[in-house]
Amino acid sequence: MKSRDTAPASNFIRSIIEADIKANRNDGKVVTRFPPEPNGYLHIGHAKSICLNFGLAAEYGGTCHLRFDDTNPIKEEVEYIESIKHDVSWLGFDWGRHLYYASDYFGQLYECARELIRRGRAFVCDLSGEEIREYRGTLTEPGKDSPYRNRTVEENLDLFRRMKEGEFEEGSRVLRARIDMASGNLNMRDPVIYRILKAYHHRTGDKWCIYPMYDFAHCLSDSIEGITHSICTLEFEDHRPLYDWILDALDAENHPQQIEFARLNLTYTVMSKRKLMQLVDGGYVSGWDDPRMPTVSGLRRRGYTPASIRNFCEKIGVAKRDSVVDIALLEHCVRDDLNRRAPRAMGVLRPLRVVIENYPVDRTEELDAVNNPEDASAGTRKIPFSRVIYIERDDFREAPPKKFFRLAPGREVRLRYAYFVKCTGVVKDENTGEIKELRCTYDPETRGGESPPDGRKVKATLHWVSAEHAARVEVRLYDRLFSEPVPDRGKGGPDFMSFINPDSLEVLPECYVEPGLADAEPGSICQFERLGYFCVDTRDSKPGAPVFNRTVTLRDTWARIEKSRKKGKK
RNA sequence: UGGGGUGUCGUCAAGUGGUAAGACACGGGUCUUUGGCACCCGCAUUCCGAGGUUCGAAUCCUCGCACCCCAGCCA
Repeated sequence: MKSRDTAPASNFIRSIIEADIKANRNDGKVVTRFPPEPNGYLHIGHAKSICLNFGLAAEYGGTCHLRFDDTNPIKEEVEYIESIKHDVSWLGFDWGRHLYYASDYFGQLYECARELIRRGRAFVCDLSGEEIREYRGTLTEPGKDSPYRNRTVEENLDLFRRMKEGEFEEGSRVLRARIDMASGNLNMRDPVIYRILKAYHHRTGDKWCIYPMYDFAHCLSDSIEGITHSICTLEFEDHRPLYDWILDALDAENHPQQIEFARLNLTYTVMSKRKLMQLVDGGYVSGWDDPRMPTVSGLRRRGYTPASIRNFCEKIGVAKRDSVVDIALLEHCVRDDLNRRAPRAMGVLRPLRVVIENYPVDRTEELDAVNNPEDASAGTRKIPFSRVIYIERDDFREAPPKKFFRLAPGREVRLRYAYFVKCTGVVKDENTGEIKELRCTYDPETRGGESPPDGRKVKATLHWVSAEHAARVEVRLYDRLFSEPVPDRGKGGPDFMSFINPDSLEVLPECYVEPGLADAEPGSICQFERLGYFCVDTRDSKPGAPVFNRTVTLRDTWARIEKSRKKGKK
């Protein structure tokens, strides 16, 4: 079933674009780009940017480019390029023929740098890294001019050429823009625009030993590609004057408009590459695609759908204020989507054996079950019923508290699609007192779960599985990674790692599911009725032995009642 | 008096001088062979604060306050 995406909401970027179109700027065209650096995996914060850039382009009949910002060969690898492409297209976006690499422009960028030198707007500086930092001044004090600032154009051109030829050591010289060492904006204090890096580049090999810095490469790449709106995150706001300065200094034909928005933060998780890396390296998660990770690959493995993520990105909006979105919204979005598309099934996570005493020993019935009440076209299936079944341990209480509607001694409930059953006995372990088994009787007049002719009503419907026919599987229950809503809040406070939730993963090796699920395909999804949405793990499932990941629980009114009761007692 | 940003419900977020949208969360209810879904009701007399302009201010002005970003030859 197709799920509709949320209708676009008003935001400041759309307003800007609409005003531009109205004024016929850029001939009314809209060209955006998503410019990841291939040095790591994408997370849901990137998804926000992807949805924004590709979404805007689609909405206004424009195009969105996928451009790898690969100007630092030391940190970048091809492996990431493939994973990023996979994630972007998995999210549902198509860059068509517009796949680019900043490294494709190295030649043009080099010429731009030479032109800047010719115009007296750039110079080769021999200061060491440390000296450059000293000359830069501080936040409150102006910097001072480099002694190399007034070299002649000829000398600069020659030196820059020789930098390119590999005549100088790494770190011995850089090319700097000649702007203003007294600027309040540190980015304008003669920023480095080219550095010597004798490193092998994953695309250009050993062709270059000088590489452009982000500020130089990015604006020019945008300009070369005819980008109209260059959308980035807030921390680049201070770079906008430099972005504009470079394009102006070169009289660039196309001068894109940089627009900044606030990056995404989510409760109960962390989003920075560095922090996620700490979780991976420390072995707190199984990898970048661990289902608890906020990475696109983690969400995918967890069972999140592209539509649910797109929807989420639309719902959170786009603005400039720092914010932390409640992860409950993400969970809402995935439930909303999965409710429409996930086939229902029954699975018992913590099995409790139930013997139906008045049901014939060797009888088995095939009962009809609805595959998806939200989608009639999904049809029905047959499920086996027999004398011994499993139900959820949570669905029985020997001494039921108020508002507990489920099974209890002497009480009658419905087994979904099967029969009404009444609890007639509890079998316990003599020593431990642990409940080993329940004895029940069933009412043959309630076949299919229908109400009996006498009009008896029942307050609960339980899921169950026939012991003889069920498939035994492993189920993994995931919870939030951190116990604090904002684990990395504030400096000086406790380190975010101290808030790791020790119970974020619970493995249940002995669960029982409908026989039809024994061969469930990795990646397939389902709803275990009354429990939640699950997907078959793509990494650890084996043929005939699926491993189920819980994507998200169903909303659970009873659990909330119990929780608030516990709180009340405290 | 370094520069640049941002402050609207618990959390996101519209609003652009005409009298505070929506979503999530939360609380209550209807329905129910999922305590799911769906549906209904409630949830900011007030927009960081204080002044001012105006018939009228979240929107304009003034002065404060708080928070975020910037001193990589990272992006």
